[in-house]
Order: sequence, then C-alpha cells, then structure tokens
Amino acid sequence: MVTLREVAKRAGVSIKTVSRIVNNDAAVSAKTRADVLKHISSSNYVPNQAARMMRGVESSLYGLMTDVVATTPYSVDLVRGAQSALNEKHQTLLIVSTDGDPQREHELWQTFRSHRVTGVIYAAMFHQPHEIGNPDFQQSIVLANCFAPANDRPSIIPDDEGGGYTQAQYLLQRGHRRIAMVTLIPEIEATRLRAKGMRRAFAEAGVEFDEMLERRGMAGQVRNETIIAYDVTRELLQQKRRPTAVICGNDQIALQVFAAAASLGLSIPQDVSVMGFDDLKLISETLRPQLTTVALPYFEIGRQAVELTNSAREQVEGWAPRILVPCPLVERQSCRVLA
Amino acid sequence: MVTLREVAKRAGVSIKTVSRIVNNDAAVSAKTRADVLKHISSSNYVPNQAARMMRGVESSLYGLMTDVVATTPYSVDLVRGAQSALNEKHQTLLIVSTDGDPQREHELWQTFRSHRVTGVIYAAMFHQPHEIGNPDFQQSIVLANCFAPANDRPSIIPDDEGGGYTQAQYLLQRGHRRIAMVTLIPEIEATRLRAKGMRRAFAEAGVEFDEMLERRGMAGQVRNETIIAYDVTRELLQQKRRPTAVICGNDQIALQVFAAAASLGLSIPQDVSVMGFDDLKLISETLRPQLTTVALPYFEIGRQAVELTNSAREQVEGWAPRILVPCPLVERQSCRVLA
DNA sequence: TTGTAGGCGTTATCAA
DNA sequence: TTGATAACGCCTACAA
Repeated sequence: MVTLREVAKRAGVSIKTVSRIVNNDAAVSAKTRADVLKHISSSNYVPNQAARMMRGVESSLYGLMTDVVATTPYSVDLVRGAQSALNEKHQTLLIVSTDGDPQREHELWQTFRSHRVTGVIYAAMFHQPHEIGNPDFQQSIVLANCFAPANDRPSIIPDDEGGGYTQAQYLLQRGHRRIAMVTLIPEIEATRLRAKGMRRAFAEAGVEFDEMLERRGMAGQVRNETIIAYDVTRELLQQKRRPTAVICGNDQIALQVFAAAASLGLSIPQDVSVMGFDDLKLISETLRPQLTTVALPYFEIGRQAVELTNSAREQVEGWAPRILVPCPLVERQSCRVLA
Repeated sequence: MVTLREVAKRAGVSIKTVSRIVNNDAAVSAKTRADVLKHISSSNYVPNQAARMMRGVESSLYGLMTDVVATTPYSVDLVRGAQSALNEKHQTLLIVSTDGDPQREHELWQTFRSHRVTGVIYAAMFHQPHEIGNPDFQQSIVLANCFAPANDRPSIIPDDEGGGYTQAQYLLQRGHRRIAMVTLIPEIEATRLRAKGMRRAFAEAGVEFDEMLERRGMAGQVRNETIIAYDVTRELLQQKRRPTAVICGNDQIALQVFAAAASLGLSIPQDVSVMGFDDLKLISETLRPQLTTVALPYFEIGRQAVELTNSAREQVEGWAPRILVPCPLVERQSCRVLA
C-alpha cells in the first residue's frame, strides 16, 4: 500500500505537505496542491486509518451490537438509518451480534474497545429493559428499542403507547365500536404500552373498552413464541355479535387475521376491518387489500441513535434521556368507514 | 485506555513480556504469565487494534458491501452467516451500502482500503452480473448472489436452476399435471435459470410444459417492480380447466396467490396447491396453511463467502470459481397429493 | 508556504 | 526466559 512518504517522494515535497492536502489543512499553495493531488490519485493513495487513529485522532469506527437470534427484518432498517447518519461523519459501522449469549456479549464489548469505536448502539429486537454486559466500556452507548433498567443510559424507543392510540383512534373515528384485539405476548413492554394508548383513545371517544374482545395472538415465552392468531381470530369472528374491526399486535398477526377471515368467507374490509402494526412492507404492501398499519420507525431509530451518541457524550453523569420516536399511521385499504 | 506499557509497569516486567502473554507467544514462565494475566484483567486491558495493524499485522476487519435500496430481509441472514464464519477468525464485520450509486460505491472501496480490510463480500440483492466499481482494490473480493461479467472474480450464488427443478419435481411427483407458474420479472438470471430447472423436471416426468399457464407476477423494471400476482392468479384460477397447483417466483407472490384463491372461494391445498420460493419465515410460517417453499440459503451464502475469501487469495490469476449453494425444499402444508 | 522532529501502542529483532 | 530498541504511517508542534 502506498504511504504518505511515498507520495511525498514522487511529488518531490515533504510528507507534511501531502498530509496537509489530504486533510484539507489550508496553508498550501494552489499549485503545490494541484500537483500533489495528481500524484495522490495516480498512486491511488488512501490514508491508513490505523495510523491516523494511533496519532490520537478519533477512530472512524462506530459499533452496532444486536441481540437477535431469529431473523428479524427490522434490523435492516435500523442499520440503514445508522449508516445514513454515519455517512455524514465519515464513519463506518462495525456490526456484531451477541445471539443472546452474555459471555459473547462481554467479548464483543472488548472487541469494540479494542477497535476504539467512538460510540455504540445496542439494539434489542424487543422493546425491553437490558443491562449492558460490560460496565467498563467507556464510550457512549445508546440503547435502541430497549432501555436500561436503572435509566442510566440514553435510549431511543418507538412510541408504543402513541402507536396503540393511533390504531384505536383511527378505527373509532371511522365509526367502529365493536373492536377486537389480537395482541403480542403480555410480558413485553410494547403490549402494556399499546393497551394503555388504546384505552386512552376509547376513553376520549367515550366508548367502553370491551376486554372480552381481547385475545393473545402469540403463545409461549419471550423469544420463543408461536403465533396462534389464526385460531383465536376464527373464534372471535364467529361470535354472535361479530366485531367490525380487529387491531393486531403486528403485521404477521394481521396476515393470520386475513387468513382466518377468508376461511370463514368474510371479506376485508367489507365484513371486517384489519389494522396492523410494524409496517413490514413484505406483508403490508403484499396483502390484498393492502394493509392499513402503524409503522415501527426503525430507520429513524437507527438514525437518531447515532445522533444521540454525540450528545450522550456530553451528558451529565446519571442523566439519561429516553427518546420516543412516533409510530405513524400508514393508511391503505384494510379498514372501512362504518355507515 | 490502558496500554501495554502501563500493564508492564504495574506488573514489573517489560512490555514485550506482556505482549508475549497477550499473544500466547510461548516462551514465558508459568509464574510470570499468571502474575501478568492478573494485572491484565484487573486493569481491563485490551490491545489497540490500530497499533497492531500498523506493525504490519493483518487487519481484523472484514468488509461487506451491499447494493440494497429497498428493505430486503435477506441481508439479515447473509450478515449472520458472514459473522458466524468471521467469529472463528476473530474478525469483525464492517458494513456499508452503496444504495446503487456508483460514485458512492467507489468511495466505499476506498474506505475499505483505508481500513485495510482483509477481504470483502460484495452482495447484490439480485442474482445478476455486477462489475466492481474499483479495480484498484487489491484484497480478495467474493461476490455473493451475483457474479462478475468477465467471470474473473469468485462468486457464490444460489442454485436457482436446482431450485426451479425442486419446485416442479415436488409437484409432479405428487401427481400434479396442470401446473401454473407466476414468475419474477424475466430480466433477472434467477427467472431464466429456474425456468430451465422446471423444464428439466417436466421432461424427466414426461409431462408437457404448458406455456399458457405461465404469467408474470411482477410488473416493471429491475429494482422498480410492483407485484401483480393477485390479479394474474385470479385470471389463472378462473380458467375452465383450473390448474391444480401454482409455482411462485417468491413467497410474496405466494401470499398473493393465497389471497387470490381466497377471493374465489378456493381452499389451499384442497382446491389448489401453492409452492413458494425464498422461505421468508415471516410469510412462509405465518400463512395458514403454512407454505411449502424452496429456501434461499442466505446464511450459507454469507458463511461460504467468507470462507471462500481465503482460497480466493491464493487463486491463480484469472481463475474464478462460481459456487452454487443448493436451495432446499421446506415442506409444509400448502401442497397436496393428487389422487 | 513548507519542512523537521517526535511520538502514538504494538510487534520483530536481537541481545542478555 | 526476559528485555531494550527500532520500526510501522500518520499528525502535532514547532521551526525555517
């Protein structure tokens, strides 16, 4: 690999002059600059980041740690959001996964330390508390989609309560009163928060919230769930007074609600309206009719997490903001207005 | 950050001794080692990768470049496959995306050079030829899910022909004869290869391939497609002699085939069998009945791409293997045996 | 506007 | 078995 020294030799100037040009350090005559630039590009020189860093310059590496075990398409958007923010700072993203193993997580914090990353996003694929497995890590850490139990780390999370509110409010506004709910497992924060948001929407609309219309769409424990929305929805839709709408905990549940409705000969949205959550385009744009849903803004979460890193660095000890990113409604064709 | 020098001072030995212990460089007495190790862990020392690299040690960074614009969940598995292979080599993955911009791609090759990555996977989200945008990049590059037009770079791609064969053969074996096809856009390699595989399966079974039962499930150009499978499938399923099975270009198409069948009051698999492609668990495991499909082995592709990097390095100039990864059948409940 | 000297944290060489 | 010293490529401080 070509070094600064080599370029300097070829251009007949000193190392420092080349360095100045590479770093736009002003104080170089236009002529010298033009001349040296020619040699830089003809020799295809790029600075050695490692050497730069050694000299005390901040690392151009940024870390993303995920806990994913299963295949979750969310992470793609989160990564892209982070990349988009990092581009502007000329930083590159280092990605690692713990696979949920605490030992591995510890090693990975060492890996990040060893690369002197300037900041880290720890992204959990479940909106839940998480304790960082290496308290010695000094750089700033931002939690994405989860938060620290002691609230001592900044975190950036989807506004699940607002999302739940939006789901319910949209349907109430369109005249629905008998609204069924097929939820995620109750152990996760999202479920609790969304329920709270929905109740608020019901209260504001002066409609009573009917708990008899609520069902779990997932069985099993956190990280080991199986989807049972199809069966519970068939049951819901066969009640004497059939619900006019179903609010789903995610788009996969919505997919099964579509299947359940079809199995009973019911049409969407004529017979039942369906509201999703997540906006997994793979599902929401593919279903017919297309799915009206509430989006999980993972791109924004990734983007803001990186931006939060800088402020996190200048934080007062112990003060940790928890930033909520709104979950916007994405209106498509699966909900109808009731006469 | 604690340095080698500091640990050495605390332990009362020379830096080289500490270095030897950190690197398992033998030739250290058990007693010294134990003593120094205590100081290493108590001071939470980790080696500075940048400094290591400067000393000429190979970088512990590996690059992954993707061209994705849209949200494609495939990449998650590819990343995890790559990570899994990299773990064993104590390397960490640097991820960048070109967003399809050649200028950006060029910059990113420079970024990789500048970090002295030991190898790179260039992963296209479409199985297509791709010309690397920086011929000056010296380290070994492996193409994943695409190949070099001049065949001068090793590549690792799904066996689409085999996948198409599997789709058709499975249905033929189960007695299906009137088999419809709802395909991806014809411009991509995958479509051509799978069609070839299917024809082979038909030929082997002595069944005539009926082109009248073939439809495009996607409209538009590469990277700018819209899915129209729902409409074309409704048309297919309303023919006088209705097909008994539908082979799909991907699982999203299969999802629309389910919707189309439902809209006509047809049951799967009693009235129509459906065969997917990709095995996006989000869809394949969520549909009811669950989808029988052929998996795109992205985890394996990621894993093997990393492994290929080493052999790529020792390659004879001009010789570039193209490795096919099999696409295995994932049998679920959407295909039935015909009497 | 340009150049020289020194050191960042490692590892390799060679000596003790 | 251990240690002193010199590099690696770059940037900061200072000098010309």
